[in-house]
Amino acid sequence: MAATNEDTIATRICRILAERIVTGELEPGTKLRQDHIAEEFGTSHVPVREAFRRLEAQGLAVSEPRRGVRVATFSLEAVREVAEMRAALEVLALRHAAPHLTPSILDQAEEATVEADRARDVRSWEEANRRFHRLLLTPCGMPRLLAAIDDLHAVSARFLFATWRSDWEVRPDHDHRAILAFLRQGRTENAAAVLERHVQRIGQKPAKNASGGAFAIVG
Amino acid sequence: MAATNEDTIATRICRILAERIVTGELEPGTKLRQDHIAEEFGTSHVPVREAFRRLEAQGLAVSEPRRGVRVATFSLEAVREVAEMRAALEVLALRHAAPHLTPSILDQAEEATVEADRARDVRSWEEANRRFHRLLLTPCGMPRLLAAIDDLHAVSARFLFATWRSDWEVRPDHDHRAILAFLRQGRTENAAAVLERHVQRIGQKPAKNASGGAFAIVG
DNA sequence: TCCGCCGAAATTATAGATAATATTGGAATC
DNA sequence: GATTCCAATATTATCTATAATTTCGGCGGA
Repeated sequence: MAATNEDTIATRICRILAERIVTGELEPGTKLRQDHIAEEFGTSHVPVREAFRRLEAQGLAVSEPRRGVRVATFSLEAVREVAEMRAALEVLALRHAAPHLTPSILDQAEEATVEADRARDVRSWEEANRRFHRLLLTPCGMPRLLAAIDDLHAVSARFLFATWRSDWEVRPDHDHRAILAFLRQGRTENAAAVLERHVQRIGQKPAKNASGGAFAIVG
Repeated sequence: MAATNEDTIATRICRILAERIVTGELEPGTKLRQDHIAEEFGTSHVPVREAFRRLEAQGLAVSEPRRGVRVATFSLEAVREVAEMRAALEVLALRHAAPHLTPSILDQAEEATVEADRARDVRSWEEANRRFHRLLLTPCGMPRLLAAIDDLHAVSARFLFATWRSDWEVRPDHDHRAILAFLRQGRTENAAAVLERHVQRIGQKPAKNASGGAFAIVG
């Protein structure tokens, strides 16, 4: 059994809606109508409302009382804000995780990097990239910090998918490799510095891919 | 009319419960029973459940599916974690806010410091302290960052109230004054450095007040 | 005396129904 | 022809009721 037994209905609805918002299937500003969603999932609207509250907390939806819930919009400024928050928090997490990083973990992170470089589409690149970050940060043992970073990752991924809808080009990720190299040498501060720059690249204008007003998102 | 017209019932319940949890009126681990709370507020349990979801997101309550919601417990480790997150995020906010700080704002922050030094009880000290931080950080213009800091502040305040239940001694806050002095000179990085140390004092053992296993919380 | 089992009570989670509010379209007026 | 007002509609926020799950007490057996 894998898909059927999700803890609570609200949890499942929240997860699925979050995925739709992040991947761009639900566009910014779209109205989320509780009765329609309830009907789609074959439930009443009560769990739907609970799911809304969670999406709101994650910054994926905004709710105006008596006027409904909408998919959150995002500006270039919001992208930068999230990038800076991620940079600050991931550096903090890495500093605490570094002492607990084993060669095995670093090897797995390297595998994730290789997989990201081989990715043929945004979706699989994002998954590998996220795995890389998670592998390095989880050993910090700070659950609240990790949860906050996860939420920011979701928002970042949203920007990522919005920018690179279909055209995705493979680029080897030098930052990831540099971070791993420093960590293998025990040079945590150097690794943290690279990570900080790396994450802040989110929201920067692309170097060459200047078609339209699109902006590049990595990290 | 001030108290009657709160946007939505769920919002009001959430705010009041949050206050009770933060001040310690509701102790860690206490079961939050939706029907009882609904009865107290004269509503059904549906808005209560929505309030629970928000409290959960703020880290003030934890919910186990089908087993109810409890006031979140906190360990010394959790205190340190929140302190470090606050340090990282407040430094980030201060760096962005610094260019927009006016003499008027700095004067108001100084007033808040004076007021904190004069505070006769924890409650009013906390309020003045929070105002100090908010005044300096709000001009950064990063709403998501400020919201995250606010949530962390609430959790910090919880630890604060839990530690200093009744015995509160006045101590002039040198850190706040140093931060203001640096900001007046335009030395943002020095101010940020002091702020970082300052916030991280949360969760450190007290210097002299070593009665029982209590730990000091400031910030 | 201690352990496990069973049943009643309490509590959560969901469904269906109702009241209040916002939105939309059209008609009347300027 | 444009604008404002009003009624019909759609949607949200809430309440009441029902089903399912957990907890807690006592009871019997080892």
